[in-house]
Amino acid sequence: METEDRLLTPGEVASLFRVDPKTVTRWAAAGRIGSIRTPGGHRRFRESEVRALLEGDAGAQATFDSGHAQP
Amino acid sequence: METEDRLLTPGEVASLFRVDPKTVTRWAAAGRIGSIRTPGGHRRFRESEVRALLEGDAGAQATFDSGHAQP
DNA sequence: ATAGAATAGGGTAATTAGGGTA
DNA sequence: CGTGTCCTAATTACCCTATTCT
Repeated sequence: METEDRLLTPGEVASLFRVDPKTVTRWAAAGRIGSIRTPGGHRRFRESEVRALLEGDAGAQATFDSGHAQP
Repeated sequence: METEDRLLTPGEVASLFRVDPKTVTRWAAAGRIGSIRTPGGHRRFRESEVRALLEGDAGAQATFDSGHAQP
């Protein structure tokens, strides 16, 4: 239970995903990622959510056994 | 131990390996290489992992002999 | 209040995903 | 079985200016 609701800027999220800040804005506009709007209209993103999205299957090092067994 | 290594685009990885970006996509789809998906569906690859793969036999890291198991 | 950096918004090229084929 | 090339659709990157944030 992390109560850490640290907010990240579009530029931060963009650097994490290796994309353009505009792309992050587009994700928020499309509802693909939760966003908080500042009274001025700028967006902020929850670090926990961003980290969850970054946890793709990059760490999954396929336990590739010699699965060539043919029944 | 969690290092924030940079992410590479399919085109970058393809240039490093001198293959087609489509081939890199196939590697990711087959689980031969870890991949992170953007909310839009595009893939990003960890530079550290790619560099480790680029080491080839030089490092003989023997993560696992992928595939050709001897009969 | 002023300055500098970052962000929002729209529009257009380049890259990528996916399937099917050689 | 793995890789390269064909196609279409979707996503992303870079161009601009005005507004907002520090």
